[in-house]
Amino acid sequence: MANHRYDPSEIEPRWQARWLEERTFRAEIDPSKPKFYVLDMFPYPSGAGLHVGHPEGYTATDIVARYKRMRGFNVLHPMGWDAFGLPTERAAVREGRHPQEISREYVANFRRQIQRLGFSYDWDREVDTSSPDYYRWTQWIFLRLLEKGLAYEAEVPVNWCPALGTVLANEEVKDGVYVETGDPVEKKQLRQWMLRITAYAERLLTDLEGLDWPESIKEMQRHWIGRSEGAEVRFAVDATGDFFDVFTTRPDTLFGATYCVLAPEHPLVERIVAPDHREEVMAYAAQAAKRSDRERAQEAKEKTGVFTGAYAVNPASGERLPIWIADYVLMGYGTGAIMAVPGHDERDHEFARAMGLQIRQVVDAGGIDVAESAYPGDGPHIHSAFLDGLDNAAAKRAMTEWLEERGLGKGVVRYRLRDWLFSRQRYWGEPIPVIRLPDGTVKPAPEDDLPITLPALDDFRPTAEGDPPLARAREWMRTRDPATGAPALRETNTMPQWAGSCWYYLRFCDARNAGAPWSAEAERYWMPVDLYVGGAEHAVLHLLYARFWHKVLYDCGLVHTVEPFQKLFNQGMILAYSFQGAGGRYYYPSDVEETASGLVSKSTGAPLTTQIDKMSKSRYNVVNPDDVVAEYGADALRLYEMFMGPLEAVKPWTTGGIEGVYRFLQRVYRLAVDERTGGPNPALGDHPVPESLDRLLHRSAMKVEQDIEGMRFNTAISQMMVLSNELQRQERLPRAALEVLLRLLHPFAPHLAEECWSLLGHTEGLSHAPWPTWDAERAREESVTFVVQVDGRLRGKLDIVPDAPRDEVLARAKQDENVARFLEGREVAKEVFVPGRLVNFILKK
RNA sequence: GCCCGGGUGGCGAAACGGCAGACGCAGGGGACUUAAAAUCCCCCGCUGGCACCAACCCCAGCAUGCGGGUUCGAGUCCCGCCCCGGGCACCA
Repeated sequence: MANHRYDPSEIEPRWQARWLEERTFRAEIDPSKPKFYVLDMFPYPSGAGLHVGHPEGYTATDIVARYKRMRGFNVLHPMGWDAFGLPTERAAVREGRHPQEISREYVANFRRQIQRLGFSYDWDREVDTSSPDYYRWTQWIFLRLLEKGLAYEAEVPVNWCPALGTVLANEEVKDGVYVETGDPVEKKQLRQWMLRITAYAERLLTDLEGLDWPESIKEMQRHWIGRSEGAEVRFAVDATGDFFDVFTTRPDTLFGATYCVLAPEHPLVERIVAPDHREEVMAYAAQAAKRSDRERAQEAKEKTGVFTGAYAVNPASGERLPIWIADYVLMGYGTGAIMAVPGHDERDHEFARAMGLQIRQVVDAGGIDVAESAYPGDGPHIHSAFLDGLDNAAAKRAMTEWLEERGLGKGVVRYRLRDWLFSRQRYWGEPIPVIRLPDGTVKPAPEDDLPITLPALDDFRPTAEGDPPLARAREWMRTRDPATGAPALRETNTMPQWAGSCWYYLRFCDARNAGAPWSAEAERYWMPVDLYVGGAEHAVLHLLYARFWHKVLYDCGLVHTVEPFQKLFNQGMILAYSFQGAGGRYYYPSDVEETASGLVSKSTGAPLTTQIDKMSKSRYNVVNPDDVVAEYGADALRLYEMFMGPLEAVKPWTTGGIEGVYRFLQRVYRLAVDERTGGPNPALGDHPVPESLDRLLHRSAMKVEQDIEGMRFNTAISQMMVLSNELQRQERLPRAALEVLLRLLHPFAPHLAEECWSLLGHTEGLSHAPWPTWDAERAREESVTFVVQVDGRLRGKLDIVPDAPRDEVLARAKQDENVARFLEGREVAKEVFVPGRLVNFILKK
């Protein structure tokens, strides 16, 4: 009988087609309206397609975008593809096809999946980082970096990944393996393009202050930048005339230094090593050089090192200190040499104990024996000549000053951040736009030549000589120096995947501009991004690189804000239950049944255990958005993803959960439509809105609005559920009341809301309909329940108007039978009254 | 080891320092139906008291990882632990 039931598979494609056709979400510069730029971290289209994690963030931004439009904002809400990258190239090699062809397929599939979810993107601004129209400008920005001296070539120790045949950035390597694939990474000296991100370290650090970002992400960036203040101190090598600088954050403990350590790779090692120690020292250095970072990290527990036989002179005390080499000192940080103060540094302490070196106390540790454990804390200095009695901070200042006066050292600031290794030996990336002359000079490619497009190749592997794949394109490589006409060669390295995403948010401002990356007008109007939503996995990589480029562009006068992303929000990952039998074998959730004795497999009857896991193919627990849309529709998927819990929380997907929101959507549909006839709900009419319902409407509008502003979508939805439950109870349903609900619901479930809205006779869509207004006064409950406590324990309740005066409430509270029982025969010492909330009688003991 | 998050019903979760568990899932009972599905209504933290028994009502006690503290009052604030998740990890 109910043959006109809510059918998302019919409703949703219809509205999506209409939005696309009418370009409902097209954004144009309009100085008369306030702008709002809400951005998703654009996806890297892969062969696996969308998973339910993608729409989580996209739904959140879509809700904000649609809400802001209804509030009269001119909203920029774009989507694009981060399409250059290793996985596509690897798929190309595997399948023997061109990466571009594969990329197009992946993009088409992603676009299709995303469009099925009804997001209000302005598709006229779609970008693809692998398209020449786009990467032309990525190359153009690289030339700006080159101009400013921020891009340079250097022979550097790099992270070389043999499995991939390319180098990787520091940020892409952890524990000696590539973070994406787990392939091991080796140290290798190679000539590479570098970006001088360290020149911006201080600004990248201090400008975090003004950003509305999660504190944890800011903290991770601060840590990655790793600013530390200290001093460089010059140590002479006894009797050889050589000297070396050490970096220390504790110049105040200079009198406590009992030995020095050089990194095994330190250039001085070879010169100062004593003849009778040479063999041992060189063997250790060779051994250290051979070991990968991975091994070094794994063996970090035990300290190793050897004595060089040489001595340094402590510039403060004149004391002779033995010089050791040890791999706990890294060539890549500071000066590659340290003064060791085992009394007040844990690592030095450990080393000193292992090697039987002297430990000296120079800071009063309040009874702690530094022979037992290092004391890195604060305290009055001792055995330290002119520093005696000073605390750490004062002693640091005094020592630094003392060193500077004598030319023995100086105060310096160091960063952990290293320059960004920017070249990759890959095909599927932006060619670095430079040319090489036969004499070895390197020049920028002429701007007129941009884009330097990728040559057609059919083999994307490195050459037999180990050159990058672009070296296979002999013809393509050959070019001329524009100044002299002399022959020159193109650079064969390409940019890393991060390049395109460093500025895509700017391109979105003016995506079809053929003469410039963006116009000043568009940038000035749309920037900065007001809300940026994505996963926390980009905390230091993308977000640090993009901030760096943005600051460079700012210095070039090309953007008007110092930071690109004003507010950042990280959505939590969506996990899923997985099911395992004895022996660890995974079972499909559809094969699982709950019985009295526990979970079992329907097909084999094997007992199963369950746990919450990351979604992965091998665990059989991946939820595909296409399947969900097919069964429940996009609106239900959107709503469920938001209803699961706080956006920032990690939360498990449950199949049962989506049923609930689906029922809610059906209920809303039935408020508008009579399922038996397909006509309007007969209860619906231009009825007056009863007082109590009016209050609920105001309360709901207030709650939903505040929750959207605060990104608390789960509680916004529960309020709409409360409202719809109440509307359903109305025998005479006022059309005005339903329309409030539909407008509140529109950002969350746009297809259903539009459908009902149009069934109510509206010809204008909801996308630009005004957001419901509310009045805090009318949102208040007409009566509230006062809680009556005696000695802090609940003894009764009282329904009175919220603003009831103290005396009246207290008097009525005392009349309550149960309250009276507890007050009987006792003396009240104190009466607590919280207006609109509670009274509490405190009895005399 | 260090730095962030987080521990609340059977489950996902709510809760300006003020009725712990809104909203939803699962479960139980009922209505409608020839029946089922769908829909609608009611119940749903634990323990105990009260009535012949049971249920309801009413009442009390215990409950927000553990132990202390502040407060008239603590899931919420403070101190010390335990467990889970994420990040960093010889950075001088």
